[in-house]
Amino acid sequence: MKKLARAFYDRDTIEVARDLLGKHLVHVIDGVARVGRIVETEAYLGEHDRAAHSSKGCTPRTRVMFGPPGHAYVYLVYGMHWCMNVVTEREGHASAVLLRALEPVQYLEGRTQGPALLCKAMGITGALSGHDLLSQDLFVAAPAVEPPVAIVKSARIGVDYAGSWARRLLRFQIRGNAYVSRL
DNA sequence: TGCACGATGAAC
DNA sequence: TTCATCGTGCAC
Repeated sequence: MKKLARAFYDRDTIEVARDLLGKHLVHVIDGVARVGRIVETEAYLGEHDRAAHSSKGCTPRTRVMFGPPGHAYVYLVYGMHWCMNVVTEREGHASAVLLRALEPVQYLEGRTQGPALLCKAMGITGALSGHDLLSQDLFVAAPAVEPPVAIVKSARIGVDYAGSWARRLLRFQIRGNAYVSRL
């Protein structure tokens, strides 16, 4: 298992979203490493992407999206669920990749097929927003054996308000994987 | 200071 | 299809 370097995140957001498929998300709590294989992601392309939180400008909540790549952006939706993103591209670009589903690998309890469910199973909350993904307790790693994956593209979920941006194919999932989210 | 609205999930 | 539930952002 090899932790991904800053350079992995400092690239085109769509490339990062595709390349994250098959990688392992790791969160160490009290010495126990919870691990899930990323099987579904969504790309949010920056301030001009009307579906992205950063399109509303730099605010206390979204500030981490405007910061350097390789950090976690975690936010609360619907007043009760946490969702985790990985910040991509150069500082100031305000883009990120939403992690939408995991295939359980190690020490995960409950379902992981959905952005809020995976945060619950991984023990990820807003306290981790802004956390460096090159840290020892929260990071993404390439598994020892990483078989090639076929990728399915589709429209992003829950962003109908974003006009033409809602129709772009910025959701990526591993074809045939049993742990992708709804649809 | 108030208020409309979610990058969801579960129940009905 | 409906609803739980509250931080965020923007209008007063």
